[in-house]
Amino acid sequence: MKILIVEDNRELSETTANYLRDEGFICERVFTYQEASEKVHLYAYDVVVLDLGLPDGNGMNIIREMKGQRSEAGILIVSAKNSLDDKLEGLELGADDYITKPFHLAELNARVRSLIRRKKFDGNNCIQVGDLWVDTLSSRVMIGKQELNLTRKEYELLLYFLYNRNRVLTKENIAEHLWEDQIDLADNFDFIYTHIKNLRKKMIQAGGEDQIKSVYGMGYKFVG
Amino acid sequence: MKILIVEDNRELSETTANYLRDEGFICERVFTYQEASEKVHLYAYDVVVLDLGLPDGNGMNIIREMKGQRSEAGILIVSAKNSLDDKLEGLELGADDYITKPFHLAELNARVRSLIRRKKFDGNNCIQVGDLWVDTLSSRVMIGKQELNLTRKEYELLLYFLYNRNRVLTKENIAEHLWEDQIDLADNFDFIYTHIKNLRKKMIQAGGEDQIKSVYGMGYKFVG
DNA sequence: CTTTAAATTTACGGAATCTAAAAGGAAAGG
DNA sequence: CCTTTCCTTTTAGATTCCGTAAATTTAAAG
Repeated sequence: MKILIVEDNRELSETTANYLRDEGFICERVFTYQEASEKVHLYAYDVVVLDLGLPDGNGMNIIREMKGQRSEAGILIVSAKNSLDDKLEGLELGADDYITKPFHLAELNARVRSLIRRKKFDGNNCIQVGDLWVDTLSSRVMIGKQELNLTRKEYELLLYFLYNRNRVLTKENIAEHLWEDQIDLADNFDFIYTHIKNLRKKMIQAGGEDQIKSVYGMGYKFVG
Repeated sequence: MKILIVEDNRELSETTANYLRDEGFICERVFTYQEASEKVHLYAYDVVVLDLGLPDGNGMNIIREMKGQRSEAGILIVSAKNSLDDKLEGLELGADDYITKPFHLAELNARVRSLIRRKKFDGNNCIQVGDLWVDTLSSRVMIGKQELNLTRKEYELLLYFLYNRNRVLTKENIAEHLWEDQIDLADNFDFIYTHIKNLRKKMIQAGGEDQIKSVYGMGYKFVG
């Protein structure tokens, strides 16, 4: 589960990130409205922990931008105790929950988890990117009306791509993720070529265009 | 991964460097405050292993200088067992970890590695200079709303410039950094011209102005 | 000592060449 | 049937090469 922490106080941000990491989340941090805006446009997160009091722009705009692009991420607002109005406005704009500063890390954690739980029950074990549709419960993959028959490795590969879309994944990244520790990092990763190839073939056959972009010398990137 | 070892005890310094080299790091050594100061100003390191007890100046100043120039390097303090205060002051100034003398090389290695790991995921992985934006986690470069498609070398070159912005980098610096040890320093570095050229072209094409200034007879400087 | 001209060094741009990464096909292993 | 290995071919990128332009130094002349 991936969390974006938007908080200009670096120390607080780091403490929070470390805590949540210990809890098993993958955290990324940004400190400004600019950066946050870039990140939420480019990548997919499960939860965005958003401090409304950013120095270089109104955090509210982040919420607007996320809703504008139909982001699936849950939004947890962090606000100072006195700024009730902001909090309400945020919730109206579509944030999912709020917490006031100062807060206990345990409480933040609890809220993040409850937010994720709620999202899940809301029916979303599905990942949708364009006309690609994956139901992680039944492990079914659709492109438009076409069902894709993927092998286990292909499926895991696709999922890894979807979860990290628009990011360059090196062959090492992929190997580590799909083969965990049973892999010798000194190996050549030729077999990855084959899996990529087969996944591409199946997706194109089912009518999609090739969303797996090769980045020469670096790896692969799923665009969408 | 490049490490600078700041340690006045030559024997210890050499032992340390050799050990870390065996572990796959590229190590440089300096023995005085003066030298260390120059090195950290001129080059980008991933980690600086810093002995606080230098003869010709307080190692603390190195930390200040590094922070002053927004160095991205991780700082690992080495201190004598009794000098608790120094250690604390160092951490306050922004060092990332410490180890007390005498230490086992294996432990130093472990700490260096954990430091690198932390830096990688922890921090914010964005570098923003003007309307140029780089996300090092996904290897993505944007100029305004335009994405830049850089090759591996171009990307590394840009990153090196960004970490050392407003500083003149010689072709030797660049060669050392981008090609590490696999380069013959007696070579001509003509190919660097080409990479600079291509990077410039792509950045200008994407709407930026040329931020890479040539400094005749010296090298290049990224201004911004 | 200053100005000007030639020589030298350094940098730039385009294009050819070389090399290593990636794709494609096929088949062995499990 | 799925995964991995092993080929060959293709291609993107890295490097080299060459002609030219700009900056700097040296040399010569006023």
